Amino acid sequence: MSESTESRPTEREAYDVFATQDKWLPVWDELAPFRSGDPADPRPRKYVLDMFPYPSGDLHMGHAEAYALGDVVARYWVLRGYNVLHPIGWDSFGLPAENAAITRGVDPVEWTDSNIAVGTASMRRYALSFDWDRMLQTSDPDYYRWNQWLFLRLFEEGLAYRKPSQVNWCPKDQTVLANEQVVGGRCERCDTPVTKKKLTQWYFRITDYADRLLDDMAQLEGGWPDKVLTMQRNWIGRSAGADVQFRIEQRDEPVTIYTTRPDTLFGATFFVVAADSDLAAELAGGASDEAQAQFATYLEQVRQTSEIDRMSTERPKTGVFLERYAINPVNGEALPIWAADYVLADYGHGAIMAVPAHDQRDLDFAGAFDLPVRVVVDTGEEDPAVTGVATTGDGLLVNSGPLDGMRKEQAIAAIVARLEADGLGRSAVNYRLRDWLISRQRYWGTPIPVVHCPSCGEVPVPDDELPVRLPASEGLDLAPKGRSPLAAASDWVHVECPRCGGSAERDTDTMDTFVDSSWYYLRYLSPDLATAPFDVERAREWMPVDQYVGGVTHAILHLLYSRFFTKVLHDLGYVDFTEPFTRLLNQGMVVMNGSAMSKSRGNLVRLSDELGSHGVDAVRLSMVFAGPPEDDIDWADVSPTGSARFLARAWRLSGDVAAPVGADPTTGDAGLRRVTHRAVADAAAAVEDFRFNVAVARMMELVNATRKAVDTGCGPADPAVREAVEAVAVMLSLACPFTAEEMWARLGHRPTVARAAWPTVDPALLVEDSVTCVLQVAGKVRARLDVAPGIGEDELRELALADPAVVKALDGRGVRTVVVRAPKLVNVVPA
RNA sequence: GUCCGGGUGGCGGAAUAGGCAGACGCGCUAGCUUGAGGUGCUAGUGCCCUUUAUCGGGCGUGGGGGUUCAAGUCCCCCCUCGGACACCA
Repeated sequence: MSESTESRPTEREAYDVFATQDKWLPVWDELAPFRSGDPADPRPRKYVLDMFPYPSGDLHMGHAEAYALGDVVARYWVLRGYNVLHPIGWDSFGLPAENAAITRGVDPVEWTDSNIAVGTASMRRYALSFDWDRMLQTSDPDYYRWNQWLFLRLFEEGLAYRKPSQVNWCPKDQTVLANEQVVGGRCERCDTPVTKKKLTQWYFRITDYADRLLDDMAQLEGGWPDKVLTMQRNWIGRSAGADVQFRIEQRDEPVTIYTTRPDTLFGATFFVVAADSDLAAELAGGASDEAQAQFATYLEQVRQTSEIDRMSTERPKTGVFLERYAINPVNGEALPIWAADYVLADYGHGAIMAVPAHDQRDLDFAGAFDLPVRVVVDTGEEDPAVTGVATTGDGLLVNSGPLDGMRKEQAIAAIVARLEADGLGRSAVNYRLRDWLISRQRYWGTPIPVVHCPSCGEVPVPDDELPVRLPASEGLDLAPKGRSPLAAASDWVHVECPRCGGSAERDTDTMDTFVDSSWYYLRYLSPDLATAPFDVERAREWMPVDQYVGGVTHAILHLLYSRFFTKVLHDLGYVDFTEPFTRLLNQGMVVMNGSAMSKSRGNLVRLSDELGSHGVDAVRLSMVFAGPPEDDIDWADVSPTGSARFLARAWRLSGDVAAPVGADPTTGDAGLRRVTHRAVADAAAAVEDFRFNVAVARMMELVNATRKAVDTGCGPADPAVREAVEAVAVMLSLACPFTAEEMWARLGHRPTVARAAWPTVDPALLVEDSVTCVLQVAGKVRARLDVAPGIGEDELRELALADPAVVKALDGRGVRTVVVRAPKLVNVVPA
């Protein structure tokens, strides 16, 4: 092969991608251009954050995309003269390590550490601009001790508490799941249908922050994708309505219901309680034996129903009559009380008034059990009892006593005022958001720093005894069996009560790993600090994060929890801001032939293979150029060889430059200079707007124009060529650091291009010396004219009307109007 | 069902503020280079009609209507694809 190369002396110099990679990596290690720790650094600060990965071993295509995009942003701000903090770490607690331990008997610590070593090496090879000095991992006791410390602060504030409740249970993983981790009725992690189980668990009181989590989104408007804000809003699900008290026959205490439509109170024809609520059981207790038996059967049936079946839309309404009656407070009517599973025990008060005419679910239920339907809002639509479609719009109140003739909003205000005056109700707000369940019955997580003492109850572990370290996994059976494996480490479990000194037991649950990731961005600021989770002063300097980059998969969970933690820390006085992430970019996924890559589907593309055949820069460039960053990339549609071809073309230019270093560009070819400065300005605007693919297109245009200038224009010795190629090198360094560095060196500069300055744009060169003016007749382009950019309207009108093509298109017709938009366009409208 | 996004060549995608639709790239075609292949270089490439090329003309951003001198862009209706939520009273 080398023989044939020698036999062809005309062969152009070949760009050796892999030699270039080997050449520059050690140089960068030496220079550490992205170290950001110097407090005396006078540059303005920017915090660019990539979501940290789970250490699953080698990086995959998804990582390659996400980190390539984040790197463009981070490197761009460095070139713009900012002191950029761009850290990375490892979200290293979680199930895969534990599963590896169970199936292969390896120590989770060793498994995790070796994966981190592989992953870190892989990131370095991928030339990411991280500040390696700040790397952290959440499974490190020096990290998780601060999870425990933060837990204790929440505990002190009453924001961490334990309660028994029906929880989501994954029968396969044998652990509880937060609501957020149940996706379509299945375990987010293993896809097993989720069941319910009654357990006493730790919660964080995130519902206390529901309003602020909602209202503070105003700060994020414009900085976060609307889609994510909408998803968070829906998740929190604030609804405004009223609580209304109903007296129950043969019961002393009234029952409160929640409704968003108190205006329809006169339309209530029955009453429903959640079948699995305590209230249902109690009410059933007062019914006949037959009804009690029916209720018991029904309740059993409801408990058997899986989450997935529950969620099926087409499911017919079911329920049983409890032979009891609730009294409508506004008209004294006795409403039959039913138990049904379409009413949820843990939303509102677990009981509702049913207004079938104006609520579809109530109407469906009424239809199934032949219950009456009474219209109380005349919307002009057909009778719901006939159509089977509930009317929910605005209209005039009827059959509603004092409310008759009012419109919806007016009626709501009137009835709420009246209920309040009578002490029977008040306006109320409800949320879909539930408290955050953080207990997990697993080994590989942060131990909850609480001791259970028979005489003192829940006793927090004192701060100076942190961290509560995980016991060694050796000798423990980690296989899931419904309670934490930690419970089997009896030496570890049995401790003295920190308060009374009596014998007590540690809490054996570990924390949800989302706790770890809710504040890691703060730990990066002072990763080695031994006295606090983070340095308050550093946080004042660097936070909030200017740019967060990560997958939309975390649109709800991680971002909501991080926002919650930030607000708690704010209230405790540790930070002076209320939102952690100012701007958010959600990149899409990398798929193959239209579907997510997976081994079983057989469409897995290995990153290491792609890097091996095309080189790091070509893969990174392909990721950045493929399309808008938030869209999915189908790897089948991208051409890494095309990227490699472009890089070789750019690289070749750096060998053609004949003007010396420092040659005065202002003496160079004005045409090429205009192209250069236009490209630099456009690329900058595109990067700042996340239109990275467009920025790359501008770089390609500049390369093409420079090639042309060298070959058939001003020639290689023109200083404008040097200016252009230097601009290419600097801009290219955002996505293709190896090629850019090599070009920079061939241009006669010292490393590293990563710390060069983004080229300064001369505004004078952004003004074209002539503009193509489009001449239209009746809106159709008939001619083009080169005109001076400053041409006057009148002059341009004259020119246009005199143009032969315009005259021809007018075809003798007169002119009605002429629209002149100098210097770009003239539209002649014929009579 | 509800709420969000989308629909532009063979493909990925461009298109400040309503002003040349299809930048840039992939692919493809032809030519040069090559022993051959790839690479590289040059030219072409929305569709249709017309013409020996030329010159020219028409149509075109999911469909239909509207506003405007001018619409991918604004308004109304419809179709369609994707995502999120999914009995939250």
